[in-house]
Amino acid sequence: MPEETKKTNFIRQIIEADIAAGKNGGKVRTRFPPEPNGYLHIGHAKSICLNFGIAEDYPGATCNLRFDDTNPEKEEAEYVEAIQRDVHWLGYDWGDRLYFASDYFEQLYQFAVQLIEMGKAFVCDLSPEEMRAYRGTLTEPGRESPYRERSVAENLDLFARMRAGEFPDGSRTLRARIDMASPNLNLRDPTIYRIRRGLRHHQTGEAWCIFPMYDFTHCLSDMLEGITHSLCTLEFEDHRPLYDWYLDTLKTPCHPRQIEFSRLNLEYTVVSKRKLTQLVEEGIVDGWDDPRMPTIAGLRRRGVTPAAIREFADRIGVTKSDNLVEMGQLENCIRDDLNQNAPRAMAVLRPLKVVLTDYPEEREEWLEAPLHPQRAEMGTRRIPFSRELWIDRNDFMEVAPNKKFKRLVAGGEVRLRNAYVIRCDEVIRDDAGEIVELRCSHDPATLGANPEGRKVKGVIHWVSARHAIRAEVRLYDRLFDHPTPDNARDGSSFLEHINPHSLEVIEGAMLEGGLAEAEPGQAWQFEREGYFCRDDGSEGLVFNRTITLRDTWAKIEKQARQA
RNA sequence: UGGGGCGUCGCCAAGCGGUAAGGCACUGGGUUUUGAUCCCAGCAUGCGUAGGUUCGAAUCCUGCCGCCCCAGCCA
Repeated sequence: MPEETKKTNFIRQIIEADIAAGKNGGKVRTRFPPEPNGYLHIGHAKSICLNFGIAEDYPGATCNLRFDDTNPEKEEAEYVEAIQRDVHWLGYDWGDRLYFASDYFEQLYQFAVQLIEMGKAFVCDLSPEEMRAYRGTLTEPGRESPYRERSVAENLDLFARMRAGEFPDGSRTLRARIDMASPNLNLRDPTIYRIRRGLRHHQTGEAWCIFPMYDFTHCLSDMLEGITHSLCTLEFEDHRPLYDWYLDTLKTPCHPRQIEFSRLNLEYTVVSKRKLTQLVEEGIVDGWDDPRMPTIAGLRRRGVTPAAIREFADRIGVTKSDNLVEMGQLENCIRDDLNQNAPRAMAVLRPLKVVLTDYPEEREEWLEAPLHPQRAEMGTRRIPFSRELWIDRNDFMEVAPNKKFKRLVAGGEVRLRNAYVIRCDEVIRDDAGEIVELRCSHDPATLGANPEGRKVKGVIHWVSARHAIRAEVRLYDRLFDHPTPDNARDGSSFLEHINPHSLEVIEGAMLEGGLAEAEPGQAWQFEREGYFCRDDGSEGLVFNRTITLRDTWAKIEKQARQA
């Protein structure tokens, strides 16, 4: 990475200061700790790039992948698989450091026993409702549980019997004995273990019927893995005193530092797991990998590249401020990457026939065109030219709407990209008055040369009708029509802000022949249209539009309409 | 009204007491067989606000205002 573009943020500064001070023996160890209860999304990508990015950039630093799987009610093995696939796809590798919090269940149990022995934890028989009542409120202190003074021996016995499955769900918990009057609610004797019997955990099966809570599990898992910097989002700031309390009380050999940063908010999207699940379950989208989803799997299927996502993460930075990032920011990263790397091809989305009356019926020419206008090393492709062609309906208007219009008009000339200049001599209509064909003539002197004595401003794309291949093309737009669908000022539900035009399917697009062999996931630029990639998983030839090209003309038109 | 955070250009974000980086967006201009790309130029006398400290403040101090998070046996 060139020095002038070196990533920096307040977390990296802390890490650099720690390295300079010789803390943690100079080691840097981070972790990415998803709960396997859904698919990873763009917000996770920010955290992945932060944690794994740090591991990449500091000598000897590592980043673990750890599944925070302490709640079997919500978790599934399917998600464990998907998450690993997505992190790998983003280009990161955890080597042999794949962990599960559930790997530590026995050790965590022993830590809990230790807490009991120290008089720092007790078995509580309060029901969930009672516990809530005892907790107090934001402004009033809580009351101590009547079970708080149980003897160590009784607590030990009861806790062992909780583990043995003697008590029903919800009947008892193990709680830390801290301070019911703390202004920080997290310290009002928080729950350490709850009972959940008869569940099958995706990793531990039926070995356990008590499960440790996040706060207890996370700090100790970090400690056991020798994590130095435990990065999480802002809502856990209030949990840090508890994170520290467990480690301090248990006098652990090391004490990771928790640092919080703000989560990503992206315009025109939702990222909460509950809402994404709802979109999938209610059939509003096709699945977790629907190209309109903000999931990693959706972005991948859409044709977004790992490089674009990583660049996006770099550009948005890492801070503690609440933020709402414009969609344009992501889109720009996608365009930048694809513009540089996607080979070009021509594809006509809304075909209109052009017949070159002065071009012999049987003749065909194979023209050479660069695969990339700025990168000659990518080579060239050969494209057939013949009497009958397809052009896009949007590239023809019988009469120019204004002086800026530079596409084809009746009686006018236009350049066919990579080929000749043609003139429209006649417009053919069907009985309904619909334009069905253009009769044109071509100027043979304009292949690879400018026309003599006149300027032809417009360039349009085309394909040879005889050689074209037919494909389905799916045009995607944002899923929501409101910048903050989950938080609209009028109290409406995010479901009321679904964009009804988020998907347009074009059945009969006409493509350059070479696209028949397109590999799923390989990005192409369809010149003057946008970036596309073949859909993974569809029968036949189906292309997804990743993103349009920047469209200055559309902007001019819009401004003209508003004026 | 308790506790924890955050407020620098439309959006993101540098800045860490020496006189407001950068990206995106936007506006003008140039190149171009993609209205793409690329190139050039412009875009915060101002850092939520009011005071204070200082030769000097976005940076330090105090008050005020605004926004976010917390009362799961979720993470």
